[in-house]
Amino acid sequence: MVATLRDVAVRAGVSRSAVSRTFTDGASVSAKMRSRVEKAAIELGYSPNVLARSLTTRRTKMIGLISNNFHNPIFLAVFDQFTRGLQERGLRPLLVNLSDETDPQNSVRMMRQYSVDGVIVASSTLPPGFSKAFRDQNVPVVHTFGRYSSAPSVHVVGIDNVECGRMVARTLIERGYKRVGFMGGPQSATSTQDRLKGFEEVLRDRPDIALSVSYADAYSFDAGRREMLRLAQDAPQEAYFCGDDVLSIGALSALKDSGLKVPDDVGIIGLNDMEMAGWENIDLTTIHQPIRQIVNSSVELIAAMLEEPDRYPEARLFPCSVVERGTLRPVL
Amino acid sequence: MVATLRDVAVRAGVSRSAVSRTFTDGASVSAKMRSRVEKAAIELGYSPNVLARSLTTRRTKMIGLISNNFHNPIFLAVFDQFTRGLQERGLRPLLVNLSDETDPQNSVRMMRQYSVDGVIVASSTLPPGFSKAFRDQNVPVVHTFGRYSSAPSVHVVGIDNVECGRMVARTLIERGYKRVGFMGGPQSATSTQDRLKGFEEVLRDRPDIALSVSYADAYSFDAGRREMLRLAQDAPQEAYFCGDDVLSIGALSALKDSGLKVPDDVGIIGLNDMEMAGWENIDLTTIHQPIRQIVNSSVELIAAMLEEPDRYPEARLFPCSVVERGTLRPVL
DNA sequence: ATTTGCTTTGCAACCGGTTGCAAAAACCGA
DNA sequence: TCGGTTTTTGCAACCGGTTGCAAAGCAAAT
Repeated sequence: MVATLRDVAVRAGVSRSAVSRTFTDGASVSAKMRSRVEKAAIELGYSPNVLARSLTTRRTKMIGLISNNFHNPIFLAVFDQFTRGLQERGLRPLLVNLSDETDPQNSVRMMRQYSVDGVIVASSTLPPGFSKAFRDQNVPVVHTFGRYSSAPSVHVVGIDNVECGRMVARTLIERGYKRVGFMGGPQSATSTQDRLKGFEEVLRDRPDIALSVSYADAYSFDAGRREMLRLAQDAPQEAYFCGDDVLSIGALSALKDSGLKVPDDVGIIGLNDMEMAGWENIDLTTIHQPIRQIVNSSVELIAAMLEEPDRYPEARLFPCSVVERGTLRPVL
Repeated sequence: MVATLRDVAVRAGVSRSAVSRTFTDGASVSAKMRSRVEKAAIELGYSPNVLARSLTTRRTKMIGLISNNFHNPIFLAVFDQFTRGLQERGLRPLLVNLSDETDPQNSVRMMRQYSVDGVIVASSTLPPGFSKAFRDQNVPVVHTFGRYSSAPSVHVVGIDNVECGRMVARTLIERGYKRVGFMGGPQSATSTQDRLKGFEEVLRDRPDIALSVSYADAYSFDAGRREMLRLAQDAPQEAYFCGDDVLSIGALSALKDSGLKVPDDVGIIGLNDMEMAGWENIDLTTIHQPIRQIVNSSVELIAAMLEEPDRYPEARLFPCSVVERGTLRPVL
């Protein structure tokens, strides 16, 4: 069917090794030989089988890209950036949708069966143990959007969620809000926990400010809308820190339906600064998370680990910043 | 490093074939042998190397998933559904981001190097020749969201874009619009061309209705906003058929900025019925495209082609329907 | 012409599996 | 217990490549 190394060798009248050598860079082939082989290869439309090659080189150039976030538009940008970055380095993403499962064992086994060179876990809702399971099996792994730890056991790239929580608290204080709410994402997500931690930390020094805490069960529009509809029934707080932008947009929709004006009756601040947050009909005040930099850095890191598998684990954190739009009242 | 077939064979004290057979279903192994091998395999944490296996079976269970739509939120749902569907069948998507390129040759070569069992081209903007290039090299291919042709040369799954164009024309006529506009996606996209074709076809019988035609240069919020800002400067039409929902939302944003009321001054109808179209703060009248069914059908089709590579090409079309929300005035 | 040293080439073994074939084992009925 | 069948097992070749090693080729130096 398709031409193999042997076919090219026969046609060029040389050994199989010679053909192999012309297609592996850094190998010793004379110019004569090379052109002879290349001619035959072109005539046969030959190109080497990466998978067969990987058997001896132990490099497939495939990277497992594991995520469970297929409902948050921000992840389209994430996938875009990941695929581009990997492709630029000649790496191929093998995509895994882990929406239901959280047990790492199956994934680890699968990734090993396909001999991926490394794995990127792109999720803020998968537990830290998930990425550790790869490391334990000597599969290079980077946890993007993972939890920051001062003694990381796995490479983590992302933001300091605790600091984001603090930043939001200070932002709300500056604007004179006295009754504030935390409407988080899933309570089990480390990102949610950490944001709350920072948020509470700052508010602890301000006993004059009342805090209520609740959670949406996913980072999704529907979950945000549902939770805010519930909150709006009783007396809602003056402002809410929502788990992320998509939750915020759900919340905005709920507030509109409940007849509450934003930002006059209720203020909303999100997190992510997804493209949509800047759309005029949404105009969401939010925290900017530098997605592109985070993803690029993750790709660089996994590429570096291919060269140096036992690289000492590090946490790479990128700073966030407040993006002021129309859903919070102005600074006093 | 990781356990191989040979290791298991040695540990169990049997031949390599025996081990291989216990891991390939349909092979003849006695119960005794099987349990003996399985014991050894578990002790060593062995699981077979799919890639090595593929060398002889000629099946990698990998499917190339090729797209150039990483800016349209609808595609997140598309990827979600594709990955789930493929995974359910034990297939693995190798993701390719083709945002810049349109020459198929590189992609074909790459997919062949990785010995994918088949390819799904998920795009309405890649030209038909793109998917044909795979077929010409005997790579099973399904073009999802491809152009319908009564004599398809490649399997196509999607909608009848011409009929959608007609449907929108009739919808606008029913509502008494007399000056209508077509604000398409990229002019080179077959989906754009076909929608315009159907749209014009119906309007040809209505010389009393004026039609203007223009194009945005991508299916994206920004492109839609830019184009509508331009249109709104002169005297805009009474209603626009926008290339898709995300363009429509961009257009809505532009209209708001231009001080034009929707649907009073200008009506907008989109296409796709993406989740966001139903959000209360957007509330877009649009044409529903049954994404889930289209994707599932594509997966079924590619799976069927693995069994029967020379399957006669077919076009699978799914019906669309108008979803009435708030961006068109009511029927007269 | 011979020696020396470097480059290029081919041989053969290997990567981790599968599979056709024949021998061995198990089973069955007489 | 024996012979005939059927099932199970191992051998060895193969899938499409790579690579260590030794032989061959070549050019320059003696």
